Amino acid sequence: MEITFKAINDPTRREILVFLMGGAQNAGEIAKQFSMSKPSISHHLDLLKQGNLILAEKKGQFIIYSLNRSGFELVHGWFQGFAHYFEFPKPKIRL
Amino acid sequence: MEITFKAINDPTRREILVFLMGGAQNAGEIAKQFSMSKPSISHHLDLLKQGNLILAEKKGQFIIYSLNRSGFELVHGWFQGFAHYFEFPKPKIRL
DNA sequence: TAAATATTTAGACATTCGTTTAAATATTTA
DNA sequence: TAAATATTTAAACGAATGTCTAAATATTTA
Repeated sequence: MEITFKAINDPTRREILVFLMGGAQNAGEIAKQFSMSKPSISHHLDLLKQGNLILAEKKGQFIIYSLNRSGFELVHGWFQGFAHYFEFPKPKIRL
Repeated sequence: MEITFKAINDPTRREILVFLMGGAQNAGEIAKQFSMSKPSISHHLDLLKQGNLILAEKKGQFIIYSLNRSGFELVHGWFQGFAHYFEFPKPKIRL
């Protein structure tokens, strides 16, 4: 819980998550998106992984990162209480 | 955006938000819930206010804090993209 | 096997964060 | 008006965070 919220707290890490919505990518491709050193991005990826927000799969010399449902479910669950409190609009039909 | 996520990042501040789901409370009552000095809680309340997650209304010598829809809507909006990506379950009927 | 490529780990450093105590401000009550 | 109550502001300080460069590890290619 704590580590997941911490992972989401940083703007660079949130951008990485949004970027990964476009599909899984290796660390190098992710790093290219940012004007920041590769070790820094590597560190951010590590924190996102710790927060169960991404998955890492080694493919040869590359490491492919993808979004991990489990971390998002955790945050979603915490948030649901407030969504209900405020009665956020819900779709009329199940999609 | 940034300040709102930062506000949610701290565990004490998240507890304050959950506590306020039970209804608006003054600073003293909120502080009683925690084994922490009043100035610390005051600081946390300030950050939550900055993140538009709570509202402060002065009533005599008290200050009444309550949840603020706007900050939650912001986070909800950011989160929606991922909820859709993962197709989180939705209610079958509009409540 | 040696060189090149992909990524992480380690160490250092400045900045930000959460906490505390002490003092300040505002309001109510005696 | 003086004292009591509610809350914040200020200053200080250790701990955590994000970034960098340099070095290490793992894999592929020549």
